Amino acid sequence: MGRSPCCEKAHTNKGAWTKEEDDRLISYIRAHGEGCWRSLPKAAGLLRCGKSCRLRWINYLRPDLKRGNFTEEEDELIIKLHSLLGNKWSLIAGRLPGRTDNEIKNYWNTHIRRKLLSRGIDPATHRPLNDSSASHHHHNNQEQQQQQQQQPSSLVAAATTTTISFASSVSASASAVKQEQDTITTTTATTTTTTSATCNANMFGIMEKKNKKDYSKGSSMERCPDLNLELTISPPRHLDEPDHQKFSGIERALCFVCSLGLQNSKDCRCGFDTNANANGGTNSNGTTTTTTTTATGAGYDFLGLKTGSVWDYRSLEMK
DNA sequence: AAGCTCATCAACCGCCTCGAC
DNA sequence: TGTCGAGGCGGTTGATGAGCT
Repeated sequence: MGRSPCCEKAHTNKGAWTKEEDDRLISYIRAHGEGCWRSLPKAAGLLRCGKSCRLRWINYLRPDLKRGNFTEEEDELIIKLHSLLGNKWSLIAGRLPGRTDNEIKNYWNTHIRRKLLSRGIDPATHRPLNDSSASHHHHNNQEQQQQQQQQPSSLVAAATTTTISFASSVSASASAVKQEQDTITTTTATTTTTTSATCNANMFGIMEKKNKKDYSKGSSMERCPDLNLELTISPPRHLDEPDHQKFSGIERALCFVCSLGLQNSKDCRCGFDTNANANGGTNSNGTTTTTTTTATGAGYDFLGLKTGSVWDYRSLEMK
């Protein structure tokens, strides 16, 4: 019992799209919008499979696509996102405005893989190629997590913490912030060479439901074994951890609106005060901390990338 | 100039998930 | 609760062009 074909294959064109087909598809979508891909070909007078139309539109014809070479910043962002998400190309694409999953996937396979290899980094694990521990890292995962948890609180206190909050799914056209807001909390230990990221349940705000399932299976654990992706539900850290009270005002989670740099918006849910939260501060140890918000101005995003501008909210839109 | 190899990327295929019924 | 259809995703393929011999 095979699956019924998605379209009538006998009367559909395959292969490269012609200019005329492109024009037909563009004009149809301009007139009627996206949606119902199965019936679109017939309605648009195209001898194509609905999936093919969708792919052509998403990967090539969409007006908001950014054409041209990837920038160095995009490269680094892709690498970081890949280390976090693995081959979740659509999720990675969701963080890169104007780029498609297919484009990023191709770019990864043709450029970035080689780039990482030339740096001596395994593109699959993001670990040094000669890192013998990488192969059995998976087995030592629990042990490592325990070690991380046993870190002295002084080390934790010296860590630079980034807390960013954003909606899991935001319509590019909608100005209203969704009820559901998710929080990503990444903690980068500044006193060690390793980076540990503590991601609470809201980590999955950048993932769709099905990917939560994938990650619960541990696929990401194998790729990024130093990431603790276990699901936990807890109050905001600055509320229940003494160490973090020292950073109150710096570490507080930003609502999605504030993360876009719109602190004074009526949609703000966190009451972020720009004046009280300058970009950075000094903790009790005298260590300078950097507030890695996405407010306007230079800063660092939750991936540790330098940002000079407001997040493009389109990048947060899930496809 | 011809032939070959390699890189690139658009497009396809099959599977999965989700919502409707 | 199970089935079905549609949309979406990731892996793979194949056409094309560039570079080299």
